[in-house]
Amino acid sequence: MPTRKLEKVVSLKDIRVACRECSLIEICLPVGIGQSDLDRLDSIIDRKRPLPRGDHLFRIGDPFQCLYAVRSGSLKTYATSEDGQEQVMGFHLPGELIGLDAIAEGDHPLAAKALETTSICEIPFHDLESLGTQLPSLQHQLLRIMSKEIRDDEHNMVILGQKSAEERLASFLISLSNRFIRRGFSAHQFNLSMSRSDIGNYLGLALETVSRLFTRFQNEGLLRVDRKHIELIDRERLCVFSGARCSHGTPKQHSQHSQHRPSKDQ
Amino acid sequence: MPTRKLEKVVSLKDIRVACRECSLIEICLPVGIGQSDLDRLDSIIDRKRPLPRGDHLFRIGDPFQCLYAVRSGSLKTYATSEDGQEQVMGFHLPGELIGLDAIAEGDHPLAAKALETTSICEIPFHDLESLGTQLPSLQHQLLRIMSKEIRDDEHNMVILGQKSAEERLASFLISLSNRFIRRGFSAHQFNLSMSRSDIGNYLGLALETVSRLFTRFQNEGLLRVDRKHIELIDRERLCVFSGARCSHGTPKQHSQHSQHRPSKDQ
DNA sequence: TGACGTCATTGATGCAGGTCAATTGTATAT
DNA sequence: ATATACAATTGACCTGCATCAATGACGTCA
Repeated sequence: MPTRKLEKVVSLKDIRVACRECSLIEICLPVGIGQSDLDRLDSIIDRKRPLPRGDHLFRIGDPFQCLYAVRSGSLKTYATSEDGQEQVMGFHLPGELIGLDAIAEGDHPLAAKALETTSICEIPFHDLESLGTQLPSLQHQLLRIMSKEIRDDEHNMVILGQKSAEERLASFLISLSNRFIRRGFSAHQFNLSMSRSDIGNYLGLALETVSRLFTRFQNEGLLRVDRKHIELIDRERLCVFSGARCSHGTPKQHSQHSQHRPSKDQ
Repeated sequence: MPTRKLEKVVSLKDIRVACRECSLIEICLPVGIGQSDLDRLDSIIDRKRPLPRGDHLFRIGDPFQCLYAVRSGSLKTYATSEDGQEQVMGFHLPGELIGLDAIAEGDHPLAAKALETTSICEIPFHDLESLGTQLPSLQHQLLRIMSKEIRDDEHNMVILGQKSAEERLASFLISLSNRFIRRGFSAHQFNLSMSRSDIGNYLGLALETVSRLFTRFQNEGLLRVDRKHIELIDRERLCVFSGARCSHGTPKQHSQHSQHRPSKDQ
């Protein structure tokens, strides 16, 4: 639940919002779907009532029937190892598709749980697929989205594989910020809907480490933390801390390539 | 280059092997493609001459034109961070598809380099996609394969996120062994085509750690190592060490949960 | 308003595994 | 054979982060 830049009130009443009117359409299906086709897509989509915080959208091993698109709120997906402890695999914001990993085997390898009150579009996969055979551009979009997912997962592997705790948390915050931007929310202020423990788990860190880093970042003037609320004060420098080209994001394109050594410009 | 169980000689001469005659077809495209459709698929596939060890199939940023299927040999894919160091993202065996992460953005986010002499099927994506619009089962397969890739990446995140060095290497070996089994190779003996450094990088470990673990595993009678050659002596126990339900693979299901503390049984 | 549970913060301590370094083994070229 | 280059092993040391533990802050319910 980031702070809204524009007031886009989502009434809990009008569950029935057509895809063509949905403000998330360009995130959901970035390009290539015509208006008339959009109506056909809309016709197969089911919009359920909002999921309260803590409820599961699906659990591990549930049979795969539908893909889900987040309309508002947020969720986490997680696996559990045999000894019962969970591994958070991702956080999912409005406009994102969940369940792509279930297509292959016919059941969900992960569980999805609402981190706050969350509304969802339910997309029966069978219908989507047969609609896809009629609409090549939809089919193409689907492949693109899955490809993007793979790319994102690879990015996460880099973070888990070779970044320090500091770099991980910085990357995480920048990444969140970037995703909020795309959704029209503020890049510099947002609320974390997940706990420190979830963040730590997701980043492969202990929750204490996450907490310590937040205070460290705050002391260094990079951001301000108040409980769940985060304000990025020096996004620039946080990027440097994350040890990555923070490509997309705030419109600041001083063409500053050619200086890959961070060169402590702090 | 695992040791062959069945003698399936692949002559370097007959580059032209139809999909329908390819022994990898059930790995490449597990189910659902009819014989006649297979010929149509075959017609768009290009088979180049083998790639020598060390050569790149593609590099980071190369424009995306084709997917690639490994026919023989093996490759690694890797990213490089701004400071030039590489992160190995995966190792790719015969029957596996490479390049799925490039569909979304139109360029390859990773580089792919042959670990040994390797032959490849080149599949122009544009052709594949338009063939897909005519063959729903092909389309479906493509989605399944991508979904599987996502699931595998998630599995890797678990490994990098919360497993110990020992568990990581054990998981890696078991996973390799499982993949060899599917390809008709020996489950208990194989050659690693990648260096210790590649393995370490892939698993988020220092190469020294990998080396130490190999000797430790050997001392504990789990396996035998000779340079690149690995012989799994006690696959059973290696599974336990990996701390995971080693589902697919050799049939063994002692249900021994409830002892998550390693309890130094060494 | 107080009691309780959950989440977050902060401190103290220990260890797994990274880093540095030296040595050996293997492969290629000369 | 010898030289060169690189891959792998092994040892010694050190540090980043996990772990354990105590305390504080907040929300909820009676």
